Amino acid sequence: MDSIDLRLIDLLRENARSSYAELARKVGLSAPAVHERVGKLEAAGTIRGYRADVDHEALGLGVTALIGIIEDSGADTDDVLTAVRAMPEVESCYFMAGVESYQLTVRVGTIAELEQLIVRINRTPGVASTRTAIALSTKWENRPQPGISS
Amino acid sequence: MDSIDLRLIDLLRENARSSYAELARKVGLSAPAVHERVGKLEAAGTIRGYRADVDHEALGLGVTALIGIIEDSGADTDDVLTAVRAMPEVESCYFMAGVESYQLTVRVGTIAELEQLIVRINRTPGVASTRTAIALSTKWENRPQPGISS
DNA sequence: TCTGAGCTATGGACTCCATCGACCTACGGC
DNA sequence: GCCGTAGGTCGATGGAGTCCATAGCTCAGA
Repeated sequence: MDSIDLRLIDLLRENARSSYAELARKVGLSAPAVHERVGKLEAAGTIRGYRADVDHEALGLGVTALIGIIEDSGADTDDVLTAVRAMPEVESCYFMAGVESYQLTVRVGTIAELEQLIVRINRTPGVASTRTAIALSTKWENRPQPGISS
Repeated sequence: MDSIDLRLIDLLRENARSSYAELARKVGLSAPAVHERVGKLEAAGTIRGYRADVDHEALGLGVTALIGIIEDSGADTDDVLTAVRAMPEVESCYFMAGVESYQLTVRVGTIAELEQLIVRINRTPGVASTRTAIALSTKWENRPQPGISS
């Protein structure tokens, strides 16, 4: 993990479909060398995968909301997690410090669907209550933080 | 935007480095046809880009937190936004309904750095107060929600 | 019903890339 | 000093990306 690796990661976070040849030109190595480095980063789990970044509105998922979950005292936290995991609308899930055990990012098409989703989460065994905040607009998301690849 | 487009988007959300030839095999078209479809999706802004999904801990960014910002009454909301945008630690930024105008996802290396970041945000003109919640663990993030590409 | 326009797929051709193997160099341990 | 290893370059080749000409399909209008 040297500065060239960091630079490769930066470049792939910027455009994951860059060709190895292009990456090689930018970091000043040969294509096979870059190929091997990227392969090692993938094998080590430093690079977990490559995702297309889509316009959710264009796909009919224009409503984004953040939902905090407060669990029942004595609830089995794994049950809640399993139930939430089965809901495809839940894009991200963090286990939090504080009163709200989980913080979810959810993505749905309409406010009505959001309402149904909240009801479903509240009905889940182990969930005491939820707190929902709706995003009016997304200023930016998943902005890559550049590594210090001097 | 038909079911083949949706399927292409799903496949690229799963693995953005798939070759056109591979995508073509999976959707039952020729590679040039897929190439043109993906190009149109990019031009239309439906596909915004392709990002490597990295292990933040391996890059020394093991601390994730969610920060809500309450603005001063009468603050120029654009000033706050501009200041926050200039902070590379802020990975995502939503403009919210409710008391907290902005909700941020931030990524830093240590709790000490988080503290410094919170101080910096609180010092920003227009910011009345902040509320920070620390993620103890990330269950999942940016999970692609499959389109209904029957 | 026939016709022409426009869209989108296919197949071929050419260029460029991915990837493998062979070899070269720097470095650390014996 | 010698050898083993890690990590690089170079060259070759098979396959992919991409441009282009062409063929079907849909639909509007005579």
